[in-house]
Amino acid sequence: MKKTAGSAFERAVWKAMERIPRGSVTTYGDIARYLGTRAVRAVGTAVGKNPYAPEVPCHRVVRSDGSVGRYSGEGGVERKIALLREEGVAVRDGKIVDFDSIRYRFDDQQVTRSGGS
DNA sequence: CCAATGACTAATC
DNA sequence: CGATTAGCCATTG
Repeated sequence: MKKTAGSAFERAVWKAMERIPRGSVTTYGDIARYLGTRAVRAVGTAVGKNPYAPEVPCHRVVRSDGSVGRYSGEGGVERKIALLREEGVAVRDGKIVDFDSIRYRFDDQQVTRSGGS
């Protein structure tokens, strides 16, 4: 397997998605920020080109407003919602329930947190 | 290199 | 809350 697909940017996006823990979701903007870029649009496009779906949790990427967004895989958005529900993510009317609570912000940066707050 | 496109986002009406 | 506008950046023809 593995076959250097897509461009470096796209590969970086797919790699970032693998970081998303099961039962959580993230946004395109967060991924862009994690990659150190503001190309939210480009990130969305790269995720849509994900050739490893659903092996790669591209379905855990949703919009900034909590809506599931789109899904190019089989079954479309409905399939995306089904996958999320199987992972314990509640979805209602096309939106993530408790979105802010389960939203993954790539915050797992070391424990070196200066004591928070 | 220029023009068009897109699994986006935020602001306005 | 829904529809529209404008800004955004990388990929592709």
